[in-house]
Amino acid sequence: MAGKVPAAPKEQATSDPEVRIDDWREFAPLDLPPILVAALDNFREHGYHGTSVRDVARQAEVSLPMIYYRYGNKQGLLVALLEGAMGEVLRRTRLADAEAEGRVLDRFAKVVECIVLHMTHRAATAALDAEMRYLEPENRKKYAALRKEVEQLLLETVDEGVAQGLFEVDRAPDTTRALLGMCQAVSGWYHTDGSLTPEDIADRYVAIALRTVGARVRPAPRSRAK
Amino acid sequence: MAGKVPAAPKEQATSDPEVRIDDWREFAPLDLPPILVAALDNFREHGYHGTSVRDVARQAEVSLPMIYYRYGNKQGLLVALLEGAMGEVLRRTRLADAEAEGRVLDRFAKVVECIVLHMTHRAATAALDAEMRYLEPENRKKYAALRKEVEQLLLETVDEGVAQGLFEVDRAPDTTRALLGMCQAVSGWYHTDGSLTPEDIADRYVAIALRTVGARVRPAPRSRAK
DNA sequence: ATCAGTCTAACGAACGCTAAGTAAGCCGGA
DNA sequence: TCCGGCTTACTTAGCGTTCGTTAGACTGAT
Repeated sequence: MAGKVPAAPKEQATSDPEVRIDDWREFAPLDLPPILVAALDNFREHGYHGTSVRDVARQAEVSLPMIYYRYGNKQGLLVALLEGAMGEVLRRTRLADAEAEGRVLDRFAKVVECIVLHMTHRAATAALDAEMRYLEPENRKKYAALRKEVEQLLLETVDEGVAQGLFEVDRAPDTTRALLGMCQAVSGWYHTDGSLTPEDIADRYVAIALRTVGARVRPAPRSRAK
Repeated sequence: MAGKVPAAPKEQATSDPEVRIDDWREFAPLDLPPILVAALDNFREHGYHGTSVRDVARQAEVSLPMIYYRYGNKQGLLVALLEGAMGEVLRRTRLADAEAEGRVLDRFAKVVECIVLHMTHRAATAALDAEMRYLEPENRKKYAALRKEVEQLLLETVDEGVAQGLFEVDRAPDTTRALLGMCQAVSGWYHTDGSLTPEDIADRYVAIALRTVGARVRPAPRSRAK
């Protein structure tokens, strides 16, 4: 039932094997092959099931079988987009976390900032997260695992903060989920031509998140000059 | 393009003209006609575009044209479910708000509690909110207006709280949106057989929300005995 | 005689996917 | 230097199925 890619040609599931990230705050324009750009546009506007492979082919200006040649089947398009995006945010989040060098308040603030930056700079792919439920079980499991890693990372910082008496939180797992929920929602309403930059929004959400965990002190001001 | 219901027979868009609500904390089992139950199940599991009218007919054990007779077209099913649900939560939220008789902290706490209770007791319909984007422009506008009313109500209480020096919030509209985002997310993970009751979850989220708006004092304990 | 409620049957269009073929490049051996 | 075979990239044409929707006939109560 699941389509199998006969030869798995040049371009893999993810847009590139892996895009190098030097600075987790720096977002180069998303560089996706035309087919995935078209798929992203269509999935975002009409959803997975509302999009036909023919629509994607037409917009990408390739023949219909070309898509099957490269991605195996329709599901392959979604997998490529979803895993690409979640992989990127996970790598970024780890960098952000590491940068804080163990200072808990900083860790928390940077991880939240990083996540919100992703939800804005990468709003298109981030919004696709809702289409996760259309992944076939196997693909979904892999995606959910990536996602869980991000959640786990945030939860750790909350737990640490509570343990050190810096945060005041009733139930860390619930609070963490609530935080992720509110961050995720950003990708739904953010659009580029608004007056707020991603950095503005990230700042505000860090402040909101700090309150949510009952942080008693603010973290050291960011060294971002820009 | 928009289907029109030729005669608009017995059962209207909403499950019933309006279900009477006495206590906003009391949730009778959702009483939907079989067709809408089937539509709800399918929309929830496969999404709007992933659901065929035939699937709905089969599960509801009615003939295919029966659905067109009662709801005009596929879109009519979504409209009925969405407007029914949002109408209910709006009416409940107003009751909750009124019950606080102007005490700001109480207003805020009760409105949040009410919204979270909706996200759990009515998780199935609440989760359908994401399918809003598949509404045709006209239907969408109507739905968005209802939704906005709920947001407005919450925003008012936040504004009031800030004005009275009870809350500490950077930007009330952003914070309100963040709060709604985190409440909405509940409908995604809540399921009935979990260990937490809707009331438990609502309590926790009220606590989280109070922190998020930097409330200095807790509201008077609820008079709910149960 | 009317009419709301319900059915069977089917319309045309679109769907996901694939078989089969082709043109162009690469490669090691003669 | 050329050749035969293999691989990669991409096409045309169409398979079988399902889609949303409707025409039109029937039925039982008023």
